[in-house]
Amino acid sequence: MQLTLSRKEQIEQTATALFKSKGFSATSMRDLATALGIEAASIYSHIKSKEEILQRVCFRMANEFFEALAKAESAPSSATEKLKNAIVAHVLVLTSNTAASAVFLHEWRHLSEPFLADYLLLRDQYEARFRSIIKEGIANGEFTVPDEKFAVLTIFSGLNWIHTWYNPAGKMTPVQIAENLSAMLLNGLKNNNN
Amino acid sequence: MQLTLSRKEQIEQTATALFKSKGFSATSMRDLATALGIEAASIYSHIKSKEEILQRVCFRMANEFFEALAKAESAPSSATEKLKNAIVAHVLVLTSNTAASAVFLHEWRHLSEPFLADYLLLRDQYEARFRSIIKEGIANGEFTVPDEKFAVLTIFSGLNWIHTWYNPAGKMTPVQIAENLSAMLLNGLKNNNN
DNA sequence: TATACAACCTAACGTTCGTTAGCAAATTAA
DNA sequence: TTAATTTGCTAACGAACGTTAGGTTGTATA
Repeated sequence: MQLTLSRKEQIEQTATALFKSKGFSATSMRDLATALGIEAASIYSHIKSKEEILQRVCFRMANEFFEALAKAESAPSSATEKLKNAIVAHVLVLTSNTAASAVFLHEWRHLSEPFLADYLLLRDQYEARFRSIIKEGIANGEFTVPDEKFAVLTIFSGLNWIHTWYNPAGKMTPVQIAENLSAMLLNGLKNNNN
Repeated sequence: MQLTLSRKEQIEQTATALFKSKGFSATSMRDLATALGIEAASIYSHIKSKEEILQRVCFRMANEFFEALAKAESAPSSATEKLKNAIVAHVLVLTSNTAASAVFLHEWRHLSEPFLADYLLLRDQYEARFRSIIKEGIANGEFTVPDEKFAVLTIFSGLNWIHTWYNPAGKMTPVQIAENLSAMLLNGLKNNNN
């Protein structure tokens, strides 16, 4: 556990919080400087450009999601369990840093090429891993879904909204959230006991 | 059915498309003017400010959602049917204009006061209507959910992602999407027939 | 003690931004 | 035919933007 952040990391963290709350475009370098208590020009002793911050946040988060998914997939089990593990892994990354997650999920479109293309490729690869779990579940009868693309979209939409309301100081722990979400996505709202 | 749009409506429509694809802040009045084939200054013969466009889109969509929900709620039925009707109504509004929906859902934070406060109040009122349907379903045993706030959040996240992938020229009709979504949210992925 | 480096400063650059003023042409209504 | 309205133009405003240049200070290293 690193106790002290380098100045560059401090800048990135502060910028991420601003990007989440105001958006990338609406956050000026002068806003960021004010939040850091320095002048806007001083930031350029540490970073090359405003977009560099966005790039670093987006690709660092992409890495975290892939690593978490790899661990979740490693234990061979049923599609149901695989999906549940993948959902839990995804939620844990999301809740571990809601600001960076929000930027990763919503501000990526401000990346310039070739970063934008790289980002979209990674995202598609990530979603494909979920699709194949669902396909497996459909094939062996665990799941009943009209369309696996549709199912994946619904799962991700449920997951990727968490950062807007998750509060680390709230009642639910990340694991509880993940368990509830996967239960709801797998079983639905309906009471199936009667 | 109105066949010709007033110039003001054309501007609003073109702006909405740009706001969806680039975001409000990243869309300049000169971008909008270029898309319309006129000069930026000419736009001000029709509107007062850039934000006025955003305000009109946001509150017009809010109205549409409320009206659709009112109709869906009018027929007294079970909580399950009420919820399904409300979901269908919501999806139909979303798919009827994905650009305006995207702006409504994602660009509202660029509203200035007092419009921002008004918007947030409306949104909370709308969500409260869904919460009360869920509460009713929990109370009479139709639903089994750990937390109704959590359930509503998950429902909305599933619904409000549609605009990112829905294609009017695609295979699924809005009604089919709505039916599939409500089925998935109510019953989950799991095959409950065995 | 001398050197290097990290961190920040002031001043300013060229650009883009939303918007206004004032005017002209075309279309519609009286 | 005249008047009003709609729709657009050019030119320009002040402000904000991302960024660069060049210099100063304090701290850690040799």
